[in-house]
Amino acid sequence: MLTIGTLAKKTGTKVQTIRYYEQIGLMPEPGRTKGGQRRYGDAELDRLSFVRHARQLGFSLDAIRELLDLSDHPGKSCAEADAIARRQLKQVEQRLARLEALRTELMRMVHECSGGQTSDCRVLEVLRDHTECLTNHEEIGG
Amino acid sequence: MLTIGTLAKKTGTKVQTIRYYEQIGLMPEPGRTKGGQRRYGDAELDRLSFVRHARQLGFSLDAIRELLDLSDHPGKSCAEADAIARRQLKQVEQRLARLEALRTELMRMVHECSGGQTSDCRVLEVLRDHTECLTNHEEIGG
DNA sequence: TTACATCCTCTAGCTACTGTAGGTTCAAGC
DNA sequence: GCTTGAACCTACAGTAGCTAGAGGATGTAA
Repeated sequence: MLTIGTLAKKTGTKVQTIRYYEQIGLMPEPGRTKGGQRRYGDAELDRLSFVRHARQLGFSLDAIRELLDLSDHPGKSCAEADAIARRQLKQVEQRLARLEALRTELMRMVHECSGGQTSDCRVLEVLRDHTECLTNHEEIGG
Repeated sequence: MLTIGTLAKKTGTKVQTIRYYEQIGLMPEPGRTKGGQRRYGDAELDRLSFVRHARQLGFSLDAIRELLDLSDHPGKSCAEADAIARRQLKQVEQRLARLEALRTELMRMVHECSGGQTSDCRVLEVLRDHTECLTNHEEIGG
């Protein structure tokens, strides 16, 4: 039986995060000691490892909820899990494309900066005038 | 003189976002009609365009605050603006590297999925066992 | 004057946590 | 058995950067 602190260490999670996962129903309510402290077994360790790994791969908590559900039903078709992963891959690829465009623009800004006064600063100038941009970067975030 | 709605349209911003920017001090408090409605001029239009463009390039609101301050003082050295842009470029490059690693892993997951039952699903299997991963993806987010 | 689109403030919600306050429990050592 | 101190508990607030809604006021055109 593991305390919440030990489980946290084993999975590279903060204690508060584990409690948060329990609160939103991603982790089950574990057993408790007489004094009310949580105690975890191997099933919970596996489940939390799964969650953290999926988070590292950028899956949202909602997507992870679906994946956990699929994982809990070994007879179900694999197609859904595959679809979720493909969706995630697509998102990653879109973000990659956007970030690459941003990198291009930022490099251009930085390389054109001559180091004088802000009145001649290319960085500020480019920010002031979107029409100077070579790439489209309409959506915010990335 | 522009209403907040017109300003929003011209800059591709939501009305609420403009009010939010005012609230956090990124946009100045504009003049008002007798009835209390906000009215904007060209200076505000320029400023908001600057902000939105910088946001599109991924700058944080704090970074934008600094850039606006530099922009307001044309005599200052350009070095600071340059440093902010370089910092942003570095962040973008780090995120690119992370996303590329994620893409590799996700592609592997997806390509190995044979489409059977979840009990044999490679997607779920990889998520269950981090040691199968070819890349390190320790930090969460990206 | 009447519609009605747009504006106002205020508050709450989103994701995915993280931090803090103030108090309790556990386990080890004596 | 007692003490100590780390780890635990709940509850709430805060983070970034918005976004949405309620409930009411204003502006403008017909």
